[in-house]
Amino acid sequence: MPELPEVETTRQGLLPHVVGKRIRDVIVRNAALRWPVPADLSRRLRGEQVVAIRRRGKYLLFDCREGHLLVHLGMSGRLTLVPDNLPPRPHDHVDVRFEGSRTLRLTDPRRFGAMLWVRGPAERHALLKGLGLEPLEAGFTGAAMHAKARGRRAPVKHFLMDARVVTGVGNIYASEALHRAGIDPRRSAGRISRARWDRLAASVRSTLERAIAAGGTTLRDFASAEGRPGYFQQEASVYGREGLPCRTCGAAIRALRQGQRSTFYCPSCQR
DNA sequence: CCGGACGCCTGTCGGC
DNA sequence: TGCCGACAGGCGTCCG
Repeated sequence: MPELPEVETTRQGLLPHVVGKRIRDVIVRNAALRWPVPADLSRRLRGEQVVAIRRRGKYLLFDCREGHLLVHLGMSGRLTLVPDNLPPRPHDHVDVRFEGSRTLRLTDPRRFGAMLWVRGPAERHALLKGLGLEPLEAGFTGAAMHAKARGRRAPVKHFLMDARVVTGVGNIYASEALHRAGIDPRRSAGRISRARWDRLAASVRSTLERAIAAGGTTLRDFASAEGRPGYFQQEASVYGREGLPCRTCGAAIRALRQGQRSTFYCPSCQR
């Protein structure tokens, strides 16, 4: 589920309530996530103060004095702030209890998410080391993408979703950005001109920014830290709109499968 | 190195 | 009504 805009929405919702706060306790109800939640997580976190919350791609980093709490939301993960006394429901796997009466609760039905403790520089952690460009930072340009795509025969949609190239773009926003840029998702990444990469990089950026402004996309279970859904799905141009008219040209939106994932596009606007 | 498929896990939905 | 397969926002790993 959560792509960059949902993770960023979560981060922004947590900032005012978590930064500067001290952790009282951690309760792990189910450690069986994508990787096991470390058995000593509670011991590591107790008494730590969260000094900042950063995002790298779809990862969240809670910076503490002695290390970093690394969180990934997988397909169905959610981080919400709840009152201390709210009873856990099924799939509520971890509670991080802060001073005061707030608890940060990780909910994740499919358990593809992760919660890990990182010592030392977070960017050297195995999961973060190989990540590519941050699409909302200055280095993400058409020129950079054009250079990375040289010689690559993979479909551009797949290329956009490759975290080693650019991080944070998932299945929804790849389809949306390609529609905005007027590019066929099946086209080989290496056969896209520099001018079109300029357009596509700008589209990726503006699509993600608009989604963040809308509070992300809620298809089924995403909610912000405060428990509010996102509204970007109402603005979607192609995702989930098979058979409906393209908002630009009126042609029927089509769906296809690319490597086990569904892709939506307009056969008339996207070439 | 590259590209594609698989598997992890649970819930939901559509068709028969 | 019940069962079964397909599919869902991700991504590390394996294979050719």
